[in-house]
Amino acid sequence: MSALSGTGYAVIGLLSVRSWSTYELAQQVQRSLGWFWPRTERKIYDEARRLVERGYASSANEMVGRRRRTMYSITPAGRTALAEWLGADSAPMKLESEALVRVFFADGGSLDDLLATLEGMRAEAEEKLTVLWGMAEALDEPAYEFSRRLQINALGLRFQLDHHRMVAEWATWAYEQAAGWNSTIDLGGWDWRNALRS
Amino acid sequence: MSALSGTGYAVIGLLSVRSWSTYELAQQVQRSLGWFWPRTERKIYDEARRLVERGYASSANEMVGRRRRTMYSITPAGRTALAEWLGADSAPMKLESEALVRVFFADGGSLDDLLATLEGMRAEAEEKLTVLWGMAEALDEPAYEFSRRLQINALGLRFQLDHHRMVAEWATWAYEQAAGWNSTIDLGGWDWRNALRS
DNA sequence: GCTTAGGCACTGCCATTGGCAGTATGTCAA
DNA sequence: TTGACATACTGCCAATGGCAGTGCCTAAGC
Repeated sequence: MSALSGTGYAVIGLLSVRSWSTYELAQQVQRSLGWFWPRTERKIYDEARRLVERGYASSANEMVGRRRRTMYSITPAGRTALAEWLGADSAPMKLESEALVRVFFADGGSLDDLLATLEGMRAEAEEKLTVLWGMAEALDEPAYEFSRRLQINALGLRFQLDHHRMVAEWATWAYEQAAGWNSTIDLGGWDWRNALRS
Repeated sequence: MSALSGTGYAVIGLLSVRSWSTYELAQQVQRSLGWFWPRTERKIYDEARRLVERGYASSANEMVGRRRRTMYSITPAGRTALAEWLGADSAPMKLESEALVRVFFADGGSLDDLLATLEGMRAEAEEKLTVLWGMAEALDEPAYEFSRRLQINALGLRFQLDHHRMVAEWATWAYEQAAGWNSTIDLGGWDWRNALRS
């Protein structure tokens, strides 16, 4: 009887769009939700079964040759639960970056290591941006599966574009700053006060 | 003999600055590292003990009245391990936002709910910015405990400022867009293509 | 017609994490 | 001297991450 987890509602949300097999759900959680709600595929299988237990989804076995697969669909109770959840307060946003930990403790290592970490961050952000641009273009295709939801998706897509653009710009800036230092301890006369300005 | 977790290295990093009691470590993980490496206080107690097991830290029992506390210090092996880790590749950055999940599935709920979610995101980002500005000012105080590390900290602080500023700006923009819609399904003639530009 | 690479459709397992609750002592101010 | 709040942890359990393993299906290439 305990409340559903955020992941539970995320799965209901996907089911509100259409019915999916668990495998498809797991894929979709990686591909679309993964950008702002990263969860391992593994757990989606458990979560979907839980939704059925609580009456928010129904499952049906299909056969593909001799192989069974489970298709999940949302129930009216599921739709109500989703709508209610959409009106609730959200948990604070979380950011997790091993690279930023390395930047934070950079004075325990070499300047080259710091520069490599910063360059890695820039490259990662650029890669993500390339993928996002591809997604933005795909929205234009009329055959796009979620055309009904395409417009609202633009909000989230824009968030991701802004986010990764910001990371890429910060990393480029930080690299330039650090490149002028003598070491991670002796930063020359670097003007950190100016770095925090606007 | 298995490798240390990222959290393990984060704790070694803190110990590289000075010695701490476990309670202080746990606090510090919340206050400073928490911005980009959020972990519950609880686990820090276990993690510190693990560092001792592996020889990266040493512990000493002190007495405050009749109450015992454990102080942890870094060992030379710990310093070496930290320096090595600083040269390794970082795991990809992760972002987790329940609010963005609600935006993504907003068409299952009311427009008011979407607007409330967006306003919540803006307010949260503004609050974080206020705290960060306070931290930036504290850097100016000459008595600042980490004055040796203050300069390098400016890089990370700048990241956080940029990040939360971006969130606040996006949320404000998204609110304005959504405020003009008729519902979460009927967006009027909203130009989503333009929303993805620049 | 046969092989094989890659996608589909899961399940098991276990270490790590999150999060809450609980215990007990220390300190400072009213 | 009585709270209130800070210090200093420990226990417990559900949720999560991540990897490995099983087996079937399909399409391409020889």
